[in-house]
Amino acid sequence: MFIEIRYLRSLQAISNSRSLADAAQQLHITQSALSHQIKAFENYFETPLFFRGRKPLKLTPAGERMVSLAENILPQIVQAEYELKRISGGELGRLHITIECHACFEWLMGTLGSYRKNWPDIEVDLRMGMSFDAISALAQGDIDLVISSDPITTDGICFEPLFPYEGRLVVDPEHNLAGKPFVQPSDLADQTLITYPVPRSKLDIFQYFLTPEGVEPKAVRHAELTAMILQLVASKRGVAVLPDWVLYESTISGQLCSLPLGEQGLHGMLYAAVRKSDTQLSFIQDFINLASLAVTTNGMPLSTGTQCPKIGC
Amino acid sequence: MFIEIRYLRSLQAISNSRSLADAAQQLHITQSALSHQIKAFENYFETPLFFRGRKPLKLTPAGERMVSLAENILPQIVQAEYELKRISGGELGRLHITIECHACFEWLMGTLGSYRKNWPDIEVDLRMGMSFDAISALAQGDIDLVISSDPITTDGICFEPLFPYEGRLVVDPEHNLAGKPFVQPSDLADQTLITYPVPRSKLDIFQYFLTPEGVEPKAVRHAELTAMILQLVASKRGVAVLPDWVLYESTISGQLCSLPLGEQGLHGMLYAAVRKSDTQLSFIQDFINLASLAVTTNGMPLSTGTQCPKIGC
DNA sequence: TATAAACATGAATTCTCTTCATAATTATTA
DNA sequence: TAATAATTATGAAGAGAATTCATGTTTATA
Repeated sequence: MFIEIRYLRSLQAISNSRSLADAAQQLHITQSALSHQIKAFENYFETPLFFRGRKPLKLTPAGERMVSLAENILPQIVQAEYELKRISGGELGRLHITIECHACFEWLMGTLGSYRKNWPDIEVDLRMGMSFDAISALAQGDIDLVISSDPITTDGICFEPLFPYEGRLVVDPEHNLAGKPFVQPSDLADQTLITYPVPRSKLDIFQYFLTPEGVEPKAVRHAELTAMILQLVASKRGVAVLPDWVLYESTISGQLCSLPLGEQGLHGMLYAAVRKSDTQLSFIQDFINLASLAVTTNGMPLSTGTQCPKIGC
Repeated sequence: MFIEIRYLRSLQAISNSRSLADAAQQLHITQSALSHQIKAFENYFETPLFFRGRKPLKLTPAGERMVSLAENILPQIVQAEYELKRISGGELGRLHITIECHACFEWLMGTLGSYRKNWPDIEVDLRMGMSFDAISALAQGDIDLVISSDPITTDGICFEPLFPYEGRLVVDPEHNLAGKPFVQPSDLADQTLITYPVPRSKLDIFQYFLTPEGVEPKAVRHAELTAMILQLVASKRGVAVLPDWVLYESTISGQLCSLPLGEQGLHGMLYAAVRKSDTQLSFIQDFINLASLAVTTNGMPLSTGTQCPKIGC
């Protein structure tokens, strides 16, 4: 491969000049340099590029072929350089998000809607229920942001807090637990528990509430969608544990009741995990900012992540 | 403009390698060279091209953008280089022909038919009746070959003889000149002469026969097509002067008669004019060879150009 | 934790491109 | 047509950039 960008630029300049000397001036090189350059090219391909000694400089077919190549290629390169500059400036980029927590889908759609308006040139994508480990996929560069309630200190990964949440038991208003101030692990031993179809290790209710006490529900059923879980609970097919932001609408309308898990309640924090190298990108920061304000009560943010510590940053 | 072909090749190699070292090997440079190269690129665009320290090497979006650029551009360059080599090898080229002599159209179409089979990758084009000077257009590179009976010694232009021809007077079989052994200038003073619509200086009949004797035909009419001229003569609307190769068919079938102009006849030679720089190209030589054999009588070439001198070569 | 693999870095070298000065060629003008 | 101007070509020297070499640093794997 002999052709270089330089030759393309030279041929293009020559094609709209009356002489080599003119073209050289356009290119900000000496006439000699251009002459050497063209000669090297002609020697390599063993064909002249222009007719010598003609008043208006005229390209040979070989020269014209090079010009057409230049006219194809140079604009593509200009465009690519422009995009690279925009990538480095954080105007253009990719935000592939994975959510480990199913219930996050509820607020994330709203957040993404307004985010897309702010960042029309960021390629946003969302993938749920990944089979592989989301955090290592993040580290590998397969995805760019993970919404997780389970910060695992990982090299090169930073967990930015979004907002705290409380996992609450959801029951139908006529359920015998409905009136209680809080629920104890043993209360669930004779209940059907409805969960998202994920490993128990990913479910706070098992990891922090039931398993430590050795309690096993009467039955465990799965549902993929939050709306479906709520409907199943409302129709008395079982109880569920969901984060408070999901329950706000259902409970104030009296369709469902929720109560804390244990006297203290089961509290957690939602994080956005990103690569450390991406934390300074404004389109990442803005997403985190928008996400931290996503869940509101009466128009006020439930809480902002700024009150809580970052992890691994 | 910072991007160079080299970077495109490097990025492409990196994208199908498991490590920089592998890619460097593919590229036949050292790992160090590639590392320097990538670093320079990343410094310029202020954005990384791949994630460091990950087991399977992974490109950043910026890196992927470069790979897609490379995949667009490199094949185009390979193709262009291939075509340039073919141009210099004389396999690929352009043969734009201009005919100064209208009657040449008759045999040229046949010649071009077989020529195209021999040279499928030569871009053949034919232009008749140019307003400008064909020979200087040839010198300028606007066209590549001129069929002419009028060799003008011109710098850089070579006239290769094709075949001799005789300009003969064509009359209908019942014309009063039909039986004569030859025609004299004065015989035409009371005739209507039908010619191609070109300046008299381009017509042998005026330049070499009538004008030197101060004879003017009774009338001059024009017709663009040879077939039309023959038809006009056959229907007794006038007489014409045409080269012998046009008349062969019509005269043997007895539809028309032809007779020499003057006792010696009016003889000329047809030439193919080409740029000296093109004379060695085999697709040019082959065209000239085919053209010189174009006009035959009883399957034998009327005469070949090899018996006659080249001019200006 | 040790060892291997992968990547980064600085200095020296090699190579290529450009410039400078000037020659040779071609076009224009008196 | 000679003379002048314009254009292109060329050789040598200089500048600049890419590569290599040798080695350091970091990251992964046994």
